[in-house]
Amino acid sequence: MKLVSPGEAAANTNDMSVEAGEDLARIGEMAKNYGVTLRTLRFYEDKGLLNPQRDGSTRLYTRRDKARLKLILLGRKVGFSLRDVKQMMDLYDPTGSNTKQLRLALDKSEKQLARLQKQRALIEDAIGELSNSMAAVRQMLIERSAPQASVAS
Amino acid sequence: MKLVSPGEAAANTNDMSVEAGEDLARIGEMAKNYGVTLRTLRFYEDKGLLNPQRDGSTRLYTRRDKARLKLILLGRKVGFSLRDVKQMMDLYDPTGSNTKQLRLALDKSEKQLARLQKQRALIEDAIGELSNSMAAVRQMLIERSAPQASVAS
DNA sequence: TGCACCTTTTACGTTTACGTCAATTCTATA
DNA sequence: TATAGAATTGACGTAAACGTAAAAGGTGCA
Repeated sequence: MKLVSPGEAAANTNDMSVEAGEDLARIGEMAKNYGVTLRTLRFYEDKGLLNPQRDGSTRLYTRRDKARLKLILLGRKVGFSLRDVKQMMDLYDPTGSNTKQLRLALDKSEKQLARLQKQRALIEDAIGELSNSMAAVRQMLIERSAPQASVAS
Repeated sequence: MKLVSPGEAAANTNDMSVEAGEDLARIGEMAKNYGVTLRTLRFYEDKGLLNPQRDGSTRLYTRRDKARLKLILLGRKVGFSLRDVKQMMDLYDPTGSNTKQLRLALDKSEKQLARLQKQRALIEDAIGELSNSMAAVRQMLIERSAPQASVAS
C-alpha cells in the first residue's frame, strides 16, 4: 500500500490495484493541474460528478475522472449549472451510441446559448446606460468645477 | 386620517400632514408603477434605501421616494449592488454642490463599466465555446443517425 | 524522532436580493 | 355586517458554488 511520493507520480511501479498503465493522481495534484481547489474537487464528488477510487481514505483520480473534470470545467465555463452537467454526464453509456445524451446536451446547449445571448444584450444595454450616466455626471462635475467661466469674461 | 381610496389618488383633498400638493402613494401603487413587488419595497426600506412616511403603520411614498426608487432601479440595471447604490445616495446633500457624491459615482461607474466589459468578453467567449461544442455534438449525431450512408452505395 | 506537509471528514458560514408563508389588522364596499 | 382586498411585521427559505475552520490521521525527510 505504498503511495507515490508527490512529484514523481509518473515514474513508479505501484501495486496496480486497478489497471495497468493508469497514472493516478491525488487530490493535490488534480487541484494544481486543473486550477481548482481541493474543496471544489470534494464538492464535485459530493454532488456525484466525480467518483475517484480510494486507497484507504485517499482519493485517487483516474484518467476517467480527469476527462469528467474537463467536461465539468467546460460546462461551467459556458454557464451550465453543475446540476445540468451532472444530468448530461449521467446519461453517458460507454456501450451505446449515446444518442439520448447528445440530444439532451444539444437541447440544453440551445437554451443556454439563448440565455447567453440575452445576457449579452442586457450587458450591452447596461453598458449603454452606464455610459450615458457617466457622461451626465461628468458634465455636472464640469459645471461645478468651473462656474466662473460663465462669469469671467 | 382618511386615506385615498385606491385608484383616485390624484383627485382628493386629504389632510396634508406634510406638504401641499404631495401625491402620496401606498405600497401597492408603488409596486405597480415601478414593476417591483411589495417585498422588494420593504426590503429596500429595510436596507435604508427608502424612507417612506407613515400614516399609522401604512407606508406613504413621496415624490422623493419615487426619485430614489428610480435611481435604485437604474443602479440595479447597470449592475450596481444595493450597497453601492446606498453609498452613493447617502452622499446626497440638497444644500451642497454634491461634488463628492458625483466623484464617487463616477469612480464606481468606471469600475462597474470595466466589470461589465469583462463580463461581456467572458460571455462572448462562452458563446464561442458553446457554439463549437454544439457543432461537434451535431456532427456526432449525424454520424450516429446515418451510418448506412457510408455503407450503402 | 520530530516536524512539515498532505489528506481526511464534518459541518457551519458566505453572498445577494429577494420569495414565501403566517398571523394579524385595516379598510372599503356591497 | 360580511367579505374581499390591502397592508403590516416577523421570520425562515432559496439559489450556487464553494470557503473556512476544526480535529485528526498518514508520511516522507532530516
